[in-house]
Amino acid sequence: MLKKIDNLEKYLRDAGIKPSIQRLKIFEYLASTNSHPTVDKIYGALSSDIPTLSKTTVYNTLKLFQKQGIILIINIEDNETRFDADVSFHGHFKCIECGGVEDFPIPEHGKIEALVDYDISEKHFYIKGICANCKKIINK
Amino acid sequence: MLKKIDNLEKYLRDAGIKPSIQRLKIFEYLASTNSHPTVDKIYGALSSDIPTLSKTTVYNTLKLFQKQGIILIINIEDNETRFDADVSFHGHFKCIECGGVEDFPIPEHGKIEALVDYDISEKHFYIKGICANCKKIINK
DNA sequence: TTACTCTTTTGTAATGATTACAAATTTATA
DNA sequence: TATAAATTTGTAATCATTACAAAAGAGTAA
Repeated sequence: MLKKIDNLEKYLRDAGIKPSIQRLKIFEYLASTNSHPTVDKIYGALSSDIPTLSKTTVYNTLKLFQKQGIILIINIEDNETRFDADVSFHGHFKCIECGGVEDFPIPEHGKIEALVDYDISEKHFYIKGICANCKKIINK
Repeated sequence: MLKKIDNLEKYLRDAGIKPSIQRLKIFEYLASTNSHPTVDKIYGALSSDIPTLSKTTVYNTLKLFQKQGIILIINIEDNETRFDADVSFHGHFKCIECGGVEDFPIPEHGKIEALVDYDISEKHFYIKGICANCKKIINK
């Protein structure tokens, strides 16, 4: 769960990011949804609000956010890159029926023996299958 | 760890795959390496052996293998799709220094409470960081 | 063998996401 | 206000993947 951010400008500044309108809106949108949107979704959601917005800016901004560690890139399908403003360790479930991606908490796990001498910078856990909702629909 | 396959033709047939030369060689190569190669690597590794090999065939074959459940697609970076003939549940570590991807065993973990009503078809766990080897080199 | 059908492979062209790049705009600074 | 630096924008280029149709190969029956 993404913790509530009360001062978004400060949040970006503290991450070393100058808060332009575009950056604020893009992050705000990402933090407001749990849909783990793609670049196209983000662009589509904001382009009426910022009519001059360029898709390149969305790409640039997301890349900057990731470099500064305030978003995660979610690679589940090879043809669909998604983004998440919640950088805490949590799992992602992708439903192969409805295509939705949702979060789930990951049970505590001990140290991974094989990696004790490794530096770890990112951990990702994702599961694919059919969500409870789609199961109900299928079994009708 | 991929279990030893003594009869590859039978292994493919049992998975519902007619064992053509191309399919045999592609699977054989995938099973022989632990480098989790990309399409280009696979194509490059086999094109001297099968001079007429087409990259399209590699794509088609890997897609077929996945549909029949004998390989896993590994999505760690969004610009680099890799493949693994070991379909047992294990983790992947990607070193951001040398670019290599290696396997690691995953500690037992209990049921994931949030997903008890979901059907699970695939589980993926990957970690990014710096491998022990690269750490040594960096600290020289 | 031959004729026929079905499957697989191949090469080329099309697609689509992402990146490169330079001009235009905005922001910061003196 | 003038100037420099950073950011945004639009267009063109790149590159992995897919679509598609022709060619090659395998299987079957006469």
